[in-house]
Amino acid sequence: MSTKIDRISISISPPERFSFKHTVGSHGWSDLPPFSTGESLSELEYTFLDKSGLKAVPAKISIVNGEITVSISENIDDKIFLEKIKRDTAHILRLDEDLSEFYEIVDVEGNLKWISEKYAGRLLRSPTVFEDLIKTICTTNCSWSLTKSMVSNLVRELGVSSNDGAKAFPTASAMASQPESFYRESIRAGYRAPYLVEIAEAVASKKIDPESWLSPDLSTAELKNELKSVKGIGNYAAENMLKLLGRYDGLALDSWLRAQFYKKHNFEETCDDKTIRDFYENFGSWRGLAIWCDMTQRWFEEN
DNA sequence: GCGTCCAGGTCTACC
DNA sequence: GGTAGACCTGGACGC
Repeated sequence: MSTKIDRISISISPPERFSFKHTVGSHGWSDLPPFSTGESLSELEYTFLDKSGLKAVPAKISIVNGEITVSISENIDDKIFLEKIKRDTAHILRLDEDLSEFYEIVDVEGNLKWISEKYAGRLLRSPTVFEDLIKTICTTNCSWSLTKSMVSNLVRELGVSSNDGAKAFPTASAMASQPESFYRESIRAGYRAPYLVEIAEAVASKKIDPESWLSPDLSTAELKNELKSVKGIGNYAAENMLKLLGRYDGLALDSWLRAQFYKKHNFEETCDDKTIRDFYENFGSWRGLAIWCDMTQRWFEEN
């Protein structure tokens, strides 16, 4: 067994109200490569890619003496890459997101006061919108284990390797270079295969620019329409993407979320979606974040 | 071992 | 605009 020595350490000051554990464990993304985490949620691993898409470097992100610390076990001379790792980490953990209005609202909604007390509500995301888009496609109409399998296959087959063999998330160009049959046979993506090819080709050829969706210029309705114009992105996937883009108007209801709501608020009886929407109406444009935190509260109680 | 169901849905054709 | 049916995979479950 070898012990790795951290050669580079990057420090980032967290915002005033920030919980590393609640951000890392906010949803399943931390379980999808190139993310990984330990049981305690005190450490997050990610393999970063430089701007050229040719160099990959694995890093461990944790809290050390109150500072967010990115530890890298190899020497990197490229200051631009180090700056990118710092920016990507801030993006992943949503350090720039202001949740104060959301916290004010949950403070007066008794049952959800824990959210502001625990500093929860920051949803972990990937460094790029492209990566989140591909992963979201892989969550549709399948079990979580199949989502993990598809994303793991993608990273293993098409990701750039670091010096010690860790793999980064594949670039749009790498994905666009593969035929539909590859996604069916090697990735086991089934009917999603043509969607993955179409998105990768559109991004690689700059026909669409997912990173531009982070801009606040588009209204949420316009953004949702643009998302739904992407093949494979329906209502659930569009609303899930909107959450990852920091817009929480939609509930992103899927079978799992509905089942959790029935269990927690409807005596395990099914109900229509309108009943669920009405339940979170008071949270206004934060309703999507409110339902997600409400339905995942027990994840943190069990930890 | 085999068949069926279903899971963190979407698309298309048809009415 | 609303709805039925097809679409992939793989784990769980009943037999």
